[in-house]
Amino acid sequence: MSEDRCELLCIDAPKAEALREALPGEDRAREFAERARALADPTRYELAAALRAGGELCVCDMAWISGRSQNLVSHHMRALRTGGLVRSRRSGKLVMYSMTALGEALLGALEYETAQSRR
Amino acid sequence: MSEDRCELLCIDAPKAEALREALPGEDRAREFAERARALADPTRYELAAALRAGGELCVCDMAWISGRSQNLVSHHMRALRTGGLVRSRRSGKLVMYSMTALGEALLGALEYETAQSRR
DNA sequence: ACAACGTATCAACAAATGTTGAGGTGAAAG
DNA sequence: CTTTCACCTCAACATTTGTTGATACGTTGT
Repeated sequence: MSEDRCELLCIDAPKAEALREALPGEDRAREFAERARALADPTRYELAAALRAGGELCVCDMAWISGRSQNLVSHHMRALRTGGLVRSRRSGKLVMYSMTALGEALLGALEYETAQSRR
Repeated sequence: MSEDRCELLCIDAPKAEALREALPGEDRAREFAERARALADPTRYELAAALRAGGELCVCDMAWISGRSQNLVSHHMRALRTGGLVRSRRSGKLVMYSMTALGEALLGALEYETAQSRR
């Protein structure tokens, strides 16, 4: 990171200091960014949307529904699971996935209606 | 995309068909994924969090607060703006950024308390 | 024990992304 | 007009990420 900033702050220094102090920690930023990254891919968003609509689905069904390969779905579900948007449960040979409350909240916020939000 | 799926569906075929039909379109999936990608980087999440706390900030202030270079901040603000999470306004030499309602909603959902959401 | 099935993991590759430095706008001050 | 200042854009690089094919794991049934 270089040091080419403006010489004087545009806002008052105390406020700037306060904002600097209130910054989320590095680990906290990474955790939240990971949550966002879980839905940052069209394929993963599609899988998450299908899972929300289906309630609880196995990998094979999601592969069929989304038209993707089984290992790719598994790979993406792992990312969703790591982000805490999805939980998995073993049922015989199948592994059933379902959304967590965090996943539902994130999906809902993502689909925020942008009609009057631009202004 | 290959075709190595399980031979039989685990759920009933009509439900699978319905879920397949209810899938978000490709463009819709890309738009939502772009919104999520806007916060999928720790640096961008940090900048968004600072902006929410500060109300309205110029690039130079955000660079000082976050300790990043000015051009890097500008680059990330563009991503946030493209995703619709942030709006910009010119004020003399300065460009002031502020959060949109979508940005607030996404940040809020990201910071969902995960205490009882894992189950 | 073995085979079959669903799922997870691994290596490998192309594509996208974050970061940096240099240069280019646009607006205000001298 | 020229300079200055804040901001944006561009090329270039290292790193990460999405996708694929092959392979390994775990469970069920024979």
